[in-house]
Amino acid sequence: MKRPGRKLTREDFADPKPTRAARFFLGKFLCVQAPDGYTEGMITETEAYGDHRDAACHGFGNRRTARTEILFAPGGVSYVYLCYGLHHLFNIITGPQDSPEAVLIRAVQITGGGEIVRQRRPGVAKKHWASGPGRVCTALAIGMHHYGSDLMGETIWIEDRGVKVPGREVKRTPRIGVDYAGTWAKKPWRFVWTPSSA
DNA sequence: CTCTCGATTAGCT
DNA sequence: GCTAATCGAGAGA
Repeated sequence: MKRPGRKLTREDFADPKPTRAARFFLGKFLCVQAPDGYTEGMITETEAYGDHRDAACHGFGNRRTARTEILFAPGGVSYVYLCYGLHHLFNIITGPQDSPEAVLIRAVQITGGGEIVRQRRPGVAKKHWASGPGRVCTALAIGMHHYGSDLMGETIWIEDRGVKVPGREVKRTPRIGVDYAGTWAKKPWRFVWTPSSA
């Protein structure tokens, strides 16, 4: 029997340690209600960013600008930005106010709204529908209009459906594409979950 | 104002 | 494996 799932609340986003938060979101469900329909996916890959000491984090050195300001909000809102002028990347803001922590969602497994995702990713194999941070946003129709969105609302939210993610199925690696961050680039802050029974 | 470059992807060799 | 695509944030003058 399929339970409806528990929508995450404030305290689920409050963890001050971004690596623990990134691990926590594996197996949770990212749900998006868009104009062309509802789609959702189970989170399978994440990366941790923050706090202000992390040279790879946009909030490094407590840099506060129009773009990075949302990083300093209390956990539970969305941070979306345009990368390489082409791709949107979606982050979950975590941790306390005035400290920049975020979890980048790098991949999800589409679990609902498959027909709509198929239209959004024409000609793409299901396997690659949302395997990559830019692809996740395309598949779930996440865009700049989600910048700062409340992740506990009715448009975009996270659910816990009781999925267990065994530690043995989670691999940790350095983060992707952050070589500019020196020693911080080497930290194993990327979490990849490969379900044994996919 | 100008310049650089990025938390990537898709398509081609 | 290589790289074009594509544009705004951020930094410096």
